[in-house]
Amino acid sequence: MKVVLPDNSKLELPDGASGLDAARAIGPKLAEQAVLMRVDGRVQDLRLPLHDGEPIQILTTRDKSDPDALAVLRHSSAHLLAEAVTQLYPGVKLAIGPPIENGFYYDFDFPEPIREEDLEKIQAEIERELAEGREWVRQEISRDEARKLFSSDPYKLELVDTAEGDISIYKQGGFTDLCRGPHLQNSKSIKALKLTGLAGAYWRGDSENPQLTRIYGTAFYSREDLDAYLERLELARGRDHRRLGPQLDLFHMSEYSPGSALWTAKGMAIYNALEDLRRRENAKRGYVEVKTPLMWDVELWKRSGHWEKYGENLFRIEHGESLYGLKPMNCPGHMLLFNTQLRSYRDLPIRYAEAAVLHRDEPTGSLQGLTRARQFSQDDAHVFCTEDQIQEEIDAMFDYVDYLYDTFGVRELAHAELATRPDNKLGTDEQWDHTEGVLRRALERIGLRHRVAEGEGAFYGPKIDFFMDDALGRPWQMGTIQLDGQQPERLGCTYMGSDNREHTPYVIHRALYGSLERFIGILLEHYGGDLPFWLAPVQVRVLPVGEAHLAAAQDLAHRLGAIYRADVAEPTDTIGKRIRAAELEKIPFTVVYGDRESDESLAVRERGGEQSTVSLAELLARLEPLLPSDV
RNA sequence: GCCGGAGUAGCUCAGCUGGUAGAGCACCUGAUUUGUAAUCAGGCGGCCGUCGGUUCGAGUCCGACCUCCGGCUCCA
Repeated sequence: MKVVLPDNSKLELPDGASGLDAARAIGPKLAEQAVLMRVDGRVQDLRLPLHDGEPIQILTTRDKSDPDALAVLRHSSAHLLAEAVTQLYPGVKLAIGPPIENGFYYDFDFPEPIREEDLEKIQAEIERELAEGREWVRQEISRDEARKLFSSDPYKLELVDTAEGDISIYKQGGFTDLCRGPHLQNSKSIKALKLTGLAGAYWRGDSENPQLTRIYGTAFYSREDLDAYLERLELARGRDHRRLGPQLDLFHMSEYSPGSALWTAKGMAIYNALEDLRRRENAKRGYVEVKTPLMWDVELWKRSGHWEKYGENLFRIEHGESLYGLKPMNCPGHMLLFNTQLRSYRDLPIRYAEAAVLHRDEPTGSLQGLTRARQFSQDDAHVFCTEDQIQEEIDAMFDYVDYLYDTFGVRELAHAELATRPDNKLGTDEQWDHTEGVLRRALERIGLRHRVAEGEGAFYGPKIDFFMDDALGRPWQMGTIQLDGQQPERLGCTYMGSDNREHTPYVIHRALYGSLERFIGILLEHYGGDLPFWLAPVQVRVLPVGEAHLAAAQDLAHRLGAIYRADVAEPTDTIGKRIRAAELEKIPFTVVYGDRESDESLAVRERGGEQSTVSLAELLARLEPLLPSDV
């Protein structure tokens, strides 16, 4: 048989030859360094047989940044971890140990709980294995043999019983694991392996199941790569909005109100910049601003359907005989407002916007600064419309998203998820083809990365969720666009159609920033605190060189202050110290004002250190385009 | 909520095996009057997260709770 190499040349091999055989046929060095192969683009263990005509690519230890090559290295590392743990903790039960984004983990059921300090011992045992060297041997066995082999491992047994296809095992040293592979040939390629943490994790990700102990680690083809990774992590920690917020005095947290930020005047400058933009753009795009109560009798939540599904997350307030809940969302309020008049099809669409304070009683363990808060506001809106108007409304929302992502410079952080028709869908396939098509085309039109979550839409309509990654690459749900045919019905929303009959309107729920708090958190991490000029809490700081220049500096700041957020740092410290302070506060522009300065000649310093001498008019001309464009 | 880790001055952190708390920055005062990332000197500042226990004695040991951090679950 013949296989096709990446340069399109053909390699003659005996029938049944494996990837390793192919590598040997090409050269002994390649065979030695080979870690994995791709057959027709799909990863495959080197030990598995090839077939005539298959295009193959052999990955080696030199492909040290290839995600697949790293995954196989880390998968094998997970097996070394499992071997070490079974050595050190007899009686431990093994669950699963896959490679993940930046490393690997293995889930164990320990007879006695282990602690973080135990990791050192385990790490040492792994080092010993690495020094000794390990080879992986693959073997295919029958289901019955597998059951026998793993008879004392309940989790493995469950995996055997639910596995699809043939059962394979991998052996290394004295350790055997049920595993689909692929794996390295041997442990020589693992040049750096580090256990990074310990956590609880539920078996099969279900909180009804027993909790296992998960050990996290990472591994690389070189020591330098590990060091670089750890350094990147450290840098990311410096961008953490929970660190930057208090450091830059934007917001603070108090244990007296977990999950709710205390915003300072500087933080509010950012918050209000978002609010101002939201109001201006909403007005331009035909939204009307409304305001509905924060607190509602729980009867409303029962009627809207939220009580049953999300009642646990509702903050409750007893009031005499009745029970109130702080609103976790604006929808029912907007629907009640809609119902206050008899609506005609001529009134539609009606676009209600409200960025009210919302409360959700999130579990303590899940709170995370501004990104996962108990109190927050969404740039929420509900568009009441007819079926015919859906497409146009959604298109307009996507234009809006497009504008926001450009304005905030976060386009490359964003990606979307389109949730499509579930099994219990309402309506015909043609209708779903239509609505899903509307959303998909809109996504493509604005060129947003997206994936499709098949079957995860609500039964009454598809939805789009917008995500952004934080400094550590963790994705957060930001905005959402959801078509709702259920709540308007439950809350009795109707309008008179041209046919003189009552109809239930569609409601499109939409938040584009998502939570303002979360959005600001992500912005801070994205910019590492160096916010764009128009968002910076202090945009220009004037530094009088000495006492004699204070009045002139104040006058300048006052004039700049008519348009921008400007202040003066009084000469109580040396100029050097005040410049340093301005840099640490990440102020975009500082103007040093002394004997040499006048309106005709200002000493302007940009964040980072670049200096120039310009007139006031030139400075203003330079700042003006830094404000968001008014499309 | 669950597993693991942590909580000392406004901030960043030190405080060995139990003997009664320390530095730098910030802040205040004084001197200095300053030209692009820290002038010098002095001073103020601690319910050592909270409650309980062990002990002659607890920041240190034990327990519970609160909060934070890394995960898991959840996230309308």
